[in-house]
Amino acid sequence: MAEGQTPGTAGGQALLYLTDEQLRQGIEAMFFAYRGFTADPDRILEGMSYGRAHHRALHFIRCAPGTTVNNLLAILGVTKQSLNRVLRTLIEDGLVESHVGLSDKRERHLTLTEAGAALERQLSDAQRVRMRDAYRKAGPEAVAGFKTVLEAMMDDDMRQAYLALREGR
Amino acid sequence: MAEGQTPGTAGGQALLYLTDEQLRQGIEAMFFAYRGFTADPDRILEGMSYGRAHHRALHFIRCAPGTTVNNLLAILGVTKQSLNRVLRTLIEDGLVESHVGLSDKRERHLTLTEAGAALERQLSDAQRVRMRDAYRKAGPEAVAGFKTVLEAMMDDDMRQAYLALREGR
DNA sequence: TTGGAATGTCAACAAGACTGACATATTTTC
DNA sequence: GAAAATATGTCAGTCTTGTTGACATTCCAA
Repeated sequence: MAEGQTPGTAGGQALLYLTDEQLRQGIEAMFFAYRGFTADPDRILEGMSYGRAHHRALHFIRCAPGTTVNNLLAILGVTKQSLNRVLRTLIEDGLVESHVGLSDKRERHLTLTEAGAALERQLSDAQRVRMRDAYRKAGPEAVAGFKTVLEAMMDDDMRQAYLALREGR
Repeated sequence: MAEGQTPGTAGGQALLYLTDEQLRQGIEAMFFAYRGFTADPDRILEGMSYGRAHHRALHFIRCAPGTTVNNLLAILGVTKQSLNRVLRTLIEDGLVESHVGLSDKRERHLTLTEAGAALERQLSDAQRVRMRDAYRKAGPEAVAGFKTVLEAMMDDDMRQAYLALREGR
């Protein structure tokens, strides 16, 4: 993995997109784009006593209503202590409801209340506006490529979680 | 911005990629992919007394050797106090050098030392391995689309910073 | 010479992640 | 039925990385 390497020149051409400089560009694009990606919901949340972690919890509870704490833990990739702090405030504030499981009473099933769904909608609307504008500017073929690369960039277990969510719709 | 809306049906078809569900999928893809994106350098850094903030500083100093603190501040989008803490440890540990400016002696120009360049290389190699694999799996057209969408997703000032970096190569 | 810009530093604080230890209820397994 | 494993919650402490506010220093420029 030497600096300035030009991989794949054996094929002749068309692998220019794999040069170190091109890859660096992609790395920087991810960095700057992720900032934009989170900026709008962050702006809404500042001033409320919530942060990005609350947004994520709301998002995935909305996606999979009735999901268990353990499942959410796996999707978010944080510790239960960390998630618990977030969930506790959301439940106290009446944005999320926690119900004891029917078949397995150890489990808690999480759902959004009206108020929780309203906040989630506000946040995801803001985020979608930016995504929609970006998608519209870029066009459908670029969007397809965008998703292909992102999916290839995920860890295996995260890709499984991602694909599982898609199936659930 | 109602839930379940199907935008752009006026055109007839081909705007399916702009539905709320498609946009949600993109949002989740960004979330999961960013985790993968940062996972490898994070693994290297844990155990050292450094974190993601140090990685970012090293990355952009390598990109633009001799850059000033203020310039770095603008690129990273943090406060000078936050950056200063990171830079101080990097300078103390001999990974970064800070030189008083020649024309303007208020400015500090930042460069990597040998050791700093070595760590930067180690981190960016790890990150590039994942990017390269993803790019290779996805193919050149997908990569082009990927970059187009990411660029469209940035805030205006971040896009300018991103494009300025590209020109500098 | 004075005002403003660039930088650095101190102190305090908050979000959000972590670990480790422990409690409780419930289910599963032997 | 007892023991082990599972799901969850909680307490306490730590770390990284961000924030604000205040203040000092150095230097350029009007």
